Amino acid sequence: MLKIYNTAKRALEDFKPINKTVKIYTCGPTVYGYQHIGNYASYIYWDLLIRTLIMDGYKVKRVLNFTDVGHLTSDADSGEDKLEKGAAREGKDVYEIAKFYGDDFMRNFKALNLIEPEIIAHATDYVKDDIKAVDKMTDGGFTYETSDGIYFDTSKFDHYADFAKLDLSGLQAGARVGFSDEKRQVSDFAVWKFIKPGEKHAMRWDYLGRPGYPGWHLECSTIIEKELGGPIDIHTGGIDHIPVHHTNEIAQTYAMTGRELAKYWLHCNFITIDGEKISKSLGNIYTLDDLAKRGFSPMDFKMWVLSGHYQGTRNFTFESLAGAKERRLSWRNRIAECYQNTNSLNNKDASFGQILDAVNDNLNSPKAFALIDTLNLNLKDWQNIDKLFGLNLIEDSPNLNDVANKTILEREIARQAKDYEKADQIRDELANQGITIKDTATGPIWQYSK
RNA sequence: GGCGCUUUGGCGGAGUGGUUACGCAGCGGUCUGCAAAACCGCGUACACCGGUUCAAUUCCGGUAGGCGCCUCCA
Repeated sequence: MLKIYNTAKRALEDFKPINKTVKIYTCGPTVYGYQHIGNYASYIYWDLLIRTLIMDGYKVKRVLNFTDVGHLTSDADSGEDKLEKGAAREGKDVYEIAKFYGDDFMRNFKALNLIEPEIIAHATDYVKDDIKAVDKMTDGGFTYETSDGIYFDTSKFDHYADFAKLDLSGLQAGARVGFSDEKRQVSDFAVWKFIKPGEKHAMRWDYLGRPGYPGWHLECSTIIEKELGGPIDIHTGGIDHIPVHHTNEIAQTYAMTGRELAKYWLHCNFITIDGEKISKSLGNIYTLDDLAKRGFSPMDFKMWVLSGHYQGTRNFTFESLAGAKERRLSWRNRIAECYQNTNSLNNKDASFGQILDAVNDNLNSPKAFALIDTLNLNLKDWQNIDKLFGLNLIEDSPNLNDVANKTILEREIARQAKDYEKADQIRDELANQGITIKDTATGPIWQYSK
């Protein structure tokens, strides 16, 4: 039985699916630039959720969105758009930019061996649905028009503040000057933005007889209704989405359908790098390619991510990443041990159940990892561990018995004859092939050197 | 100002009202042609103050520190 922490209730709950197929939505990347390791950490956590559900016997249908509609930058009042900015920088049009970074994201997604969602939804494919959604919300009296767009009137939704436990009066007091202009409440947000004459915006759609584009929060509500049909079982995202994005999604879906959006909400915490948030201004952004340049594979990074809990603050350092890498190598060498020890293959009391139990306890992967370290595991266990964590342990640990054993025997004969020069030469040759020979009390064995 | 997270040994990181995981790194030993591995052992970790208790790292209260979001960053 899976237990998960539901942000909506602020409590640990038993997971009970609405229907046989578990419907899941994950807020995806904004495809105007490279995703950094913090972004990928979240997808690794959600991959563990998916894999756990599968191991528990559930069928899963999952949607991941790509935010490829241009949206305004947060730090500029110029109306310049991140996607447009990227396009200008690279001399490409906005659709090429979105395609390029979307492809890069999927390349890394595969390198991390993350299970691909059943549906990847590009926001630009749902603008017609966005427009229908705005109409519906307007019909219900949830919106009002200003000079720059259609806004959601958050005072029309009684439970607006509940999800994030917002103090709306506090928001009011802390609001920045010039922030509210024509908005009725500080918390009101755009569901549709108008493009003013002369304003540059390559992505534009006609609505109400003038050009515009959908508000950022709308795509998630729209895509969920169209592709999954709410209410869905699980909605995932980063903790930064709680106060604004997810709060607004819930409000929109209520305005459109009169019911809740999702039953369980899971949020992962952020990772910091050397104790500080990941940000461009601090210059501490790493991509997976950056890690590869320093000798760490995507799987090493995944190992590091899963050695911590998704709700905890994680601090990334190369020292701790090196520890994770070593731990993974030692696991692979235990698989090598299985290949060389036929007894372990026949071990009938598989221990995997304990590991799955740990993960079913709110995705406690660090606890599961400790069990993996200490339990006596057979090859079947390792296969299940790979299914659960997707660490490619078996794939990266080929059975080298055929290659190694013959050579090892050759070396043993030389050793017995005290021809150490030849024995060492054979050992060096194998070392070049990534195989390390170790002379144990019960005879020589082979291991992976990296 | 509001919301939230967090503080465990060199680095990570679980967990528990009493016997203190686990990994990486380090040190010592056994073994060994050498090397490595393996195995054994070691370091007296639970921010601080107070309370409850026979007993607190674990519960309660407070203090201090760190971090994140509230700005279209997971």
